[in-house]
Amino acid sequence: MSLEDELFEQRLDRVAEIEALGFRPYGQRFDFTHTIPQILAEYGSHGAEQLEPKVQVRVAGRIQTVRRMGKAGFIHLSQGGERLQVYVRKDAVEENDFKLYQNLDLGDLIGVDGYLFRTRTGELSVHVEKIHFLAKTLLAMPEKFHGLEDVELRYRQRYLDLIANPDSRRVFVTRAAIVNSLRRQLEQRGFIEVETPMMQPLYGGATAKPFRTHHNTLDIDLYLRIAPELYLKRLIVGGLDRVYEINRNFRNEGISTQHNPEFTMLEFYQAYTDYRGLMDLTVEMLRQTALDATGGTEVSYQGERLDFGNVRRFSMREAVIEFWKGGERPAMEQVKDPEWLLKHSSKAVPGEALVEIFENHAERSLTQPTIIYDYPVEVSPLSKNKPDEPEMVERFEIYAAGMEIGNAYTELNDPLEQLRRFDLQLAMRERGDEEAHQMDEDFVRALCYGMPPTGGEGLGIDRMTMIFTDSPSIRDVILFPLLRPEGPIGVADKLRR
RNA sequence: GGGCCGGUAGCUCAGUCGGUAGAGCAUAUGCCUUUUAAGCAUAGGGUCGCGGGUUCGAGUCCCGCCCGGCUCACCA
Repeated sequence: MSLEDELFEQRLDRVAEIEALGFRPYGQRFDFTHTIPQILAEYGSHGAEQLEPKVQVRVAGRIQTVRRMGKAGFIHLSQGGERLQVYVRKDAVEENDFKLYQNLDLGDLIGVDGYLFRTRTGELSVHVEKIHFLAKTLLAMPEKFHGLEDVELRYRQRYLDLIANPDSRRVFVTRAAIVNSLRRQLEQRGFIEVETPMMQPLYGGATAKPFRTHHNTLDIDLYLRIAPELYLKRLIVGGLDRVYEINRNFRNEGISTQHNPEFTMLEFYQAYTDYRGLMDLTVEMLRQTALDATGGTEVSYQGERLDFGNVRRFSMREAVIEFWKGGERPAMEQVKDPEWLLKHSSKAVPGEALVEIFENHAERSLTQPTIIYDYPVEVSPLSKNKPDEPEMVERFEIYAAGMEIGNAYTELNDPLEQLRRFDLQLAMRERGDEEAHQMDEDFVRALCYGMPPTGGEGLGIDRMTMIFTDSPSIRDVILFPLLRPEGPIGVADKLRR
């Protein structure tokens, strides 16, 4: 018999023993007096004399380590990412409780009643008077010292990762703090949270390949949304002047350390402002989110210090000049000159050429949080033109750690111009560009009812979380990143035996 | 999709030139009433990712495939 089978059998036998002792192996409600983090916060600095008179506690946790010494032993219970030692001795508990203690395995969930004390080495511990059994583990826990290191196992069995690696838990707690911070900041400014379709008959709001699905009763093909944008702007038309949505987008494209097929975006739209207004808002929101997530505005990411208290701003053309790599730095007249742009790029259109040159020269240099503004119209089908320079649009992106973490613009609200942009996209589609926008006539109809001047923005929650948790891969900040299916697992057969 | 790296006990990892598959943790048994990566003794535990090939002999060399990581391309 393999070790794993042997262990499984042993533990199934132990379930029976636990029952024979009068305990339920998959127990009942447990009304604790404290969580482990609460005990550590409240009594962590109390000396032995301060624990008199006795402080009675009732706590639950998962068994992380056991050190048995004959008629006594120490157990570390873990809960909420922290651990508390409990001390069981034969003469302090009932006979059945001691027998139960002797049958405990690493990973079992138990509760204890007892009083707090300091051990000889000074560790705050619970002197156990009663043990409660809450749930049995049948499988072996990861190694106590190294934790679970195999990244594939960490992603596939995130529950084990969370049990074994406190740092992993911390990442997802911080992620929740980030989302919470953004929600609070938006709510304080009068935004309301909405939910728009994730299954859409037409996809739009971004340039990306979609996932397809099918509804049987209606017998229609649908797309998983690549962005909520066009629905959120319909709501602006409808007079919901400040809306936001935090949820998943789906893009049927590559997977990398910065891309997961489903990812979380915050999109928000504010009527009567423009991209300049959004820049100021964004700078403040990033500062506050950094503060809420990490406790400071300076964030350490992969050895670099990123200062979210000081977000730089460059126009795209300025950035090309500022971060020019190799050779002589160009002048502003050159960066504005269509012929110069085409000469320095593989693209056939000046606007696309500018973007390519920007990406080649500047993008990777944008380690510090930076706003890049004023984009060419060709790459921005939904943004409003600059009044004095119609080939450019009022748009900016936010970069940090060399990644794009946000995208914002003054929304195009002229239905005639929007129709023209859709027609341009259709022409690109006919030339074979799968990612070009589809025509969304209902959206154009909505604009025909009048949409107020509006600023809209999207922030990538996963990438922000990477930065604020110092995580090198997007998979480290997504609880269950997409992986290929793993094949036979074998637990069902073992349980049936 | 291309390139590079990896997959050996439940976990963390060694494995030399191709010659009987190892350690620590974990598990089992015994001893141990303030230990803390507890300790001591004994024992069990392997589809070396999968399938071919070369060879007297393959964890090791060759080919194909699967899974994962990094990276380039694409993308946010």
